[in-house]
Amino acid sequence: MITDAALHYFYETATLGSMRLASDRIGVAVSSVSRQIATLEKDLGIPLFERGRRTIRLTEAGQLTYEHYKSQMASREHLFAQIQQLLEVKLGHVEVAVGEGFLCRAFMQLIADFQHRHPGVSVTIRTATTPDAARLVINDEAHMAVIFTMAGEPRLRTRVSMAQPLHAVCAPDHPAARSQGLTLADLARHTLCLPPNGFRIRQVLAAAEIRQHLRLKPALTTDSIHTMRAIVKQGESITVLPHIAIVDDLRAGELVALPLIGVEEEEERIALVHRIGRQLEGVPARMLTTLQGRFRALFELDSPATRTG
Amino acid sequence: MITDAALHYFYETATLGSMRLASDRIGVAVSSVSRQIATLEKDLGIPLFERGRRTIRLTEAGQLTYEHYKSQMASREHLFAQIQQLLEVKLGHVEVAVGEGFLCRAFMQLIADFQHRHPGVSVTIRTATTPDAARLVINDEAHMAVIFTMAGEPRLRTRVSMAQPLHAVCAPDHPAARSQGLTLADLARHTLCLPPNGFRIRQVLAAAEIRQHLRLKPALTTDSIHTMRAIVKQGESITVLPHIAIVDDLRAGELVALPLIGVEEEEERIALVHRIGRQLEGVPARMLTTLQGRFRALFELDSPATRTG
DNA sequence: TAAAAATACTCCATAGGTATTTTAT
DNA sequence: ATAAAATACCTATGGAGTATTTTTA
Repeated sequence: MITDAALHYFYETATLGSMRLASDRIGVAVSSVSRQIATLEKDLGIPLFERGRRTIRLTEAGQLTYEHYKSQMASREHLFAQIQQLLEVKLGHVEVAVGEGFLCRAFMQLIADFQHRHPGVSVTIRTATTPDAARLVINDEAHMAVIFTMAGEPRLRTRVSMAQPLHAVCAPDHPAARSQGLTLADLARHTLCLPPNGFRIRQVLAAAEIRQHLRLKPALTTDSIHTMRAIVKQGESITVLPHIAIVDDLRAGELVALPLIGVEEEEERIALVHRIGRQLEGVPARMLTTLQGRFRALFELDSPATRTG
Repeated sequence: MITDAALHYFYETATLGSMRLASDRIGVAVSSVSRQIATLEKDLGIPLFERGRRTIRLTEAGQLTYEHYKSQMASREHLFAQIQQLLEVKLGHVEVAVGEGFLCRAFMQLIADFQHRHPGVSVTIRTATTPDAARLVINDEAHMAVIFTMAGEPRLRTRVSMAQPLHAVCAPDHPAARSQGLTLADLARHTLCLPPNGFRIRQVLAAAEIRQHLRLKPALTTDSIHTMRAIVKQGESITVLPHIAIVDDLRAGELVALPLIGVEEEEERIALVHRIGRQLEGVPARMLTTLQGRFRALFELDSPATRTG
């Protein structure tokens, strides 16, 4: 067995030029140095020093071994440096899953700030439906997620949550824009643009549809929140989205949000979650803390929830 | 202290996915694996596995350490491969010092053959005066040398030697070319081209000069055997060289060699030497054996020592 | 002859084994 | 409840120290 200590003793001996000096430097008896080098040579099957002389001298194999040990040490130092950076949150990686249109401007600003405070840290943001994002977190493919709360999922721990109502959304000049709210029946009468069935938005609507024996038939289905907003801005269609997904459009007066009458009891909550039992450290821990601390500020209903524009 | 075994146990555990499997593979109890990994984590100051789960998973630090160990092992394998090549004389280096014009065609052919038989082996040939070449060998700056024998040097061991008389050398149309030999007095009367004082050739001549109360005054002094031969071929000058340095010229009829009368008792010997007490291995050992075996063939007086052409 | 390295012998630190407890699924 | 990992305790291997011999310059 070629041990680290043997290589170390050999290295010091080769560097200092004698076993005596090496033993002084290492703080070990010369006999140990001699024995370790002897076993090292036996294990390698080749002499490392030219014996039979006062002043030791490396053989070819000795030179190769010497270089090998130097590179080993360099590699080890590099590892230590990297670990030090991990400990100082200067290096690392975090994967955050974000569900259904929660990737608002404020959120992206937070990520940018985080990266600015921690240069060298890489961040991956994956957008997915709420169920997919939950799966990513449960499978440890993402450290955490910002998604709608999922009542029936015991493997997720919610760190912070807040109300995030769904609204019917239309253009300011849409006929429905002047109403005080829309029922499911109202929705069914308009041209609809909705996300696909996997989306939590559709799951919430589906529950209400079943209760009210109605069936919504979207004219356009897309998994792109951006597309939904763009379609609705053209004036023809109505969609259903959480407040945060359209907060910028509401401020700019480009869209109007109307309460969904009859789906109120399903009031949705947006939550920061991670897998239960997984203790995050380093960069992911820092990211979790940061998100938790700024969560309310990020997703606050900082403008009236109802008709705006 | 971060031991190799700890890294090994950690590596197998990470590769196989559990300490149990790793302990089976390594042939050691699980408790040892657990303990080694625990101490490794303590020494590094950072967890390598995410604990608190059935199936182990590497942390960031764990991934870095994993890569580190892989590269360590690759480097070690490389070292072993190199050492194996050394043992098989497929890799290595040898430095040979060659004195005063012994770098004949046959010698260079031998080196070329050697390198062809041992691809990957590097050979350095240094030409020097006999005293300088001896110094290189004594200081272990060259593994061996082909030089004139040096009686007063106990640190050199002669492996093989043979007579290598010095001749007066001139062009075939030189006035002295028809004589049966030249005395020192004859030499002194001609235009001479000789090596500098450091050369053994000059030392031999100097001894005779002192005995005979003569003083040779070379018209041209050069440390280049090649230059000496070229000058002499122009017809004006005479030089003094060992037989081997001009063997090709004698065969080609471009030069004539004449016995040196009155310096006979100084008959010179060419020798293959190495430092006493230095045991050569691998490539140098192989080179020594090769040179020793072919020495006589290399430097044989395969053409008449006297007048030729 | 002196200095360095190798060897012989003893001791102890620590790695490994067995048994048990803890923990996550 | 089960399987994996951590912990406790004991044993034994092997590395380090002291003393001595060998070897080179």
